[in-house]
Amino acid sequence: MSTTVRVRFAPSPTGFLHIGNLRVALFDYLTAKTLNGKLILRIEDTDQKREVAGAVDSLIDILNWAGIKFDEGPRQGGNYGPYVQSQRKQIYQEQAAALLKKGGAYRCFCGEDKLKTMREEQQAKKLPPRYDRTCRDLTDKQALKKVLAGEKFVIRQKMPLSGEIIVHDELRGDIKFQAGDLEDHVLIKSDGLPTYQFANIVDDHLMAISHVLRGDEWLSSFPKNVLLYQAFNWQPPKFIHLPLIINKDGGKLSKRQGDVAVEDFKNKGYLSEALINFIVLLGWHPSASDKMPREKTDEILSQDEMIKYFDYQDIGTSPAIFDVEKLDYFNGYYIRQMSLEKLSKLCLPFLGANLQLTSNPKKQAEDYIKQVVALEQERLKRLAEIGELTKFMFADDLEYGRAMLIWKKLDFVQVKANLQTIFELLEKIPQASWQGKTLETAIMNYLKTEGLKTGDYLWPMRVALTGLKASPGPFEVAGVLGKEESLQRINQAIKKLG
RNA sequence: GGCCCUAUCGUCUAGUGGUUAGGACACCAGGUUUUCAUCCUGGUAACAGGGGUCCGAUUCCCCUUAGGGCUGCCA
Repeated sequence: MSTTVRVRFAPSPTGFLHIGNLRVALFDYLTAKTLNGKLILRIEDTDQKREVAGAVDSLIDILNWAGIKFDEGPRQGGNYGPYVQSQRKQIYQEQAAALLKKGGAYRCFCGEDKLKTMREEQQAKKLPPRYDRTCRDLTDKQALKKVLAGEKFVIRQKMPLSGEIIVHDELRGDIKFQAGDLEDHVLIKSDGLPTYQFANIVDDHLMAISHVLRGDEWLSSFPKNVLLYQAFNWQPPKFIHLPLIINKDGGKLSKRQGDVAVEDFKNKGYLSEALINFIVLLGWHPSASDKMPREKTDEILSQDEMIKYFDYQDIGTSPAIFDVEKLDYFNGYYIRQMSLEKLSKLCLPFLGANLQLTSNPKKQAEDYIKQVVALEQERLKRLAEIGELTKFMFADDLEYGRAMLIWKKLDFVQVKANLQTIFELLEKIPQASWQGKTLETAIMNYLKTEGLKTGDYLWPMRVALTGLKASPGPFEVAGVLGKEESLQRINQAIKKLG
């Protein structure tokens, strides 16, 4: 009997989607896709203190942006709902009661203050900080009496006191733990809500999840999780613990060390294709698949290719450092591949300030913007750079020092003469055929027949048109700028030279 | 401190009991070129250390070292 593959992504709505979580979601998605399974979104919002308003919506939106679509979840529903844990309180209560009855858990009346001092004392004595199991041996009668008296309590999982627990991770194989090292951790908090450890396992079972992918920070609670499945007499899913993504210094990728929120990457102008392509390579590589053609040496992967080559068993186990330079490469690549239509639209939000630079309506028109974006397409690494890169195409006056106009060993007089030549050549070109290519042919032909050096003329021309040391070529720029403005800019440069 | 995980170029990684240890990013050099970018060609660069096992270990085992995670009524 083959069981249906069901994979879930279960984030906490604590404000933003962490880049590491995006990778978990991606691997969830790929696992579901490659195994013909379903992808489920479940919101784990059992910690009310950390909850952030609107976080669920932004979470789903950004996941959509990244191209990860769910089969079941809070928005689309499904047969295993509700998909938000705060709406499942009843379920956890019932399951906890059942576990209590089975003897797999017990009520604990020790207050938080008591636990805190207990921990401090243990640490002072260099003992492992652990709950001392005071309430574990309370009889049902004693416990009930306290409940009736209105005492607050939590429900703790009853761990075996000794023995070996062997758990199986799909990537690492068997991992051994001593039961004696395990704590009777809290399943139900005194506010009646479950902890992650409880809700997560209950939901995975009730939602018939077959594969659990999660960060390997969960490895240490893995034996407790397995024990809980055993206590319920449930069949555990397959567990795949993903290695962490770390920063350049080898530490945890946290908010302080730059951007970890997927939103931030989006706002800086990273394309979802690039981000996904980069991130899928953190811990997995297509060359591990025998399905990948041998002649493929690059790492550019479409979503279809990822699905074709992906196998969760090929995921590595060592942590990966997040290297933004490689991300930038992918982003530049995908920007270059993109249609101008699409790119121009994506760039628009980053061009607002430039449009303020001019009062010329022609320069604010959609068509002009598109041509300007085309000028920089092969140079763009992040969409947000488009503003700085294209200022010169919007400004009515350029600011630059006249020394910049000088090419190599030429002097001011020569450069001025050369610019005048260029001016005269351009002046002759009719408005109607004013295009980058035409200009190029005209000027290059002239320089060639006269036996002149291109740099002597083209460098000053380009600087006159852009005011920049580095920019697109003079012909393309002039083509987009139009005859009138091009001539005006060259004239300005000539004046600068005295 | 205890428990657990991890270890191939700077980074992401492929790989095998016998390989010139492969690719990608970055870097360097050259070419194309008016600059920058793109593009093309080439190059530098790695099996953490020590013990085993074995005819032979980067690969298997152990130890050390280093890094990371957990050790919450957070997830």
